[in-house]
Amino acid sequence: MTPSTAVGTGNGGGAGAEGGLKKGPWTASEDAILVEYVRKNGEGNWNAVQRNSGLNRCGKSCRLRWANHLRPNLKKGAFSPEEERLILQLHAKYGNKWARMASQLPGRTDNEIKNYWNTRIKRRQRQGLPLYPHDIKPLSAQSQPTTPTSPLPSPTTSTSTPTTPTGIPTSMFQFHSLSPSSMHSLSPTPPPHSPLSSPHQHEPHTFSSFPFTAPSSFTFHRPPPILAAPIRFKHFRANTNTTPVFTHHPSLLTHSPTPPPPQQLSHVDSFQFPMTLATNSPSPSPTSHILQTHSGMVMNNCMGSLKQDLSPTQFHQINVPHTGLSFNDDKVGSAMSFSSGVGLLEDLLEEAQVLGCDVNSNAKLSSSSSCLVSPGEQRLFDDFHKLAQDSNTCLFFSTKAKEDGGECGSPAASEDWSKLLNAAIPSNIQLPQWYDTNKEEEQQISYGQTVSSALPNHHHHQQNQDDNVGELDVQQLAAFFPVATEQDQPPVTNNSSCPWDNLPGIC
DNA sequence: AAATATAACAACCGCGCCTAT
DNA sequence: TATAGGCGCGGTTGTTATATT
Repeated sequence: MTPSTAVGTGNGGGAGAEGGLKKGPWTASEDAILVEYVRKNGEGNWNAVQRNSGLNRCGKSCRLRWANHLRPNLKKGAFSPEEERLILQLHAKYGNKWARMASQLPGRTDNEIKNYWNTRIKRRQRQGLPLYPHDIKPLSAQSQPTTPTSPLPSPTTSTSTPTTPTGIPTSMFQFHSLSPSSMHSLSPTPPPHSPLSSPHQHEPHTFSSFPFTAPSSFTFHRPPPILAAPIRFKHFRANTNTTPVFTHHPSLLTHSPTPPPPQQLSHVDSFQFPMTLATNSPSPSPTSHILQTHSGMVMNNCMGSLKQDLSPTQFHQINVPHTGLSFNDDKVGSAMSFSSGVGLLEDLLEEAQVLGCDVNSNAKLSSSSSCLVSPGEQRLFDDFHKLAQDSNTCLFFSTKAKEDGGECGSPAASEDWSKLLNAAIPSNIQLPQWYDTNKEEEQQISYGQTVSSALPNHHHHQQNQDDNVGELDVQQLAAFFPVATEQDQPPVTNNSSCPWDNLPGIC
């Protein structure tokens, strides 16, 4: 439902006065109030919104409304091919860490990505297709799943190989036959620190194309991350016991006692797409398979997460005995037995490493906790406010979304997005992307200045808890996707954070 | 062409966890 | 240590678009 539709519904269904707090669809006036409040007071302290703004909404509701609908520069509309692919890559990397994924998809919210993904899951499951195209491999360390632990290193990888704190051991994605148009922004033109030069390269794997069929191909090695991983693993949960850390590391997957059918996962690293599901196992419940396979393990507790978090592909990869794929039970077992305690310890250790090896990053991180309001932002808010006063708040955003990001589906938009990636993702996030889409001067600021230098007005930023994460993630992504050349990007002179970084799905 | 079924999308809520105080 | 605030994610529901009959 779009804000505009919500407007029409007024209180709307589900709007209950539970505890006096309104629920359900937001009205335009409520939106305006909230926007105005944020404009004046900044984000955070959402519960105060109710007290101070007169909004009869709980803080959480306000936060969600802001983050998912009112926040400037939100993209609306369909995901562009680049975004879709990035989602695949990120999901392969992080699992169901929607917020993390959103942090690397400018203008997209975690909820949006989650919805997209769930839709995709349903569709592909119906079609009997693997979730991941064959050229995107959920790598091991991608301890996937979902896990509540995604940011954590899998025990397997974190302890035995140089890994990123995200548990991705010098992992890489390899893309083949990606059309320039679709991948140019992500093109691994190997920079000096390119992943291609990673000392920890795995043997290249080949994949056939998806969804593009351009003849060109390349092998994309994920580089050792610049900053390793987010320093804070805020959402590591102690109950990760419920989520086995399945790794899809080739080493775990390639020792198959029963070679898989050529057509399916003939090589774990390069399965065909569309991958035909095991003909002998008509889409059986992966869960049941796993239970059959590893009944002695913690599967019971795992399944809940697994069924949601592991893609069918992943399931197939795990589901060795039936698909012909196999993995080392010991490794898997150890991985699965990986418990929160161990994870935390390793987490800390890795964090310590990160801290120890990247002082600059820390400095940057420390500097990222300030909220900045630029003149441009102020003006943007003012503009919004004017519109809001006309009760067209929602329309405004809808329209604006189209103006800003709605064209993302077009080639031009793709290019813009690519530029955005190139310009913004690299080691320095300077401004929230929405700045550069609104006003030329913001754009100038975005690309040519750092926030701190351009926007000295630090205030109102109370929730920066995840700044680090977002920023580091972006940097990881930067390492992931070789970035723009100098001519494309004004030299960055400072490390500053974007005030909106901490919002889910902003940067 | 209309009615119905299905899929896709959008939005919201509840729960649990983490962090700061 | 207890508590409140904030956040992330899973799940659900409602709406819209598309396909089928």
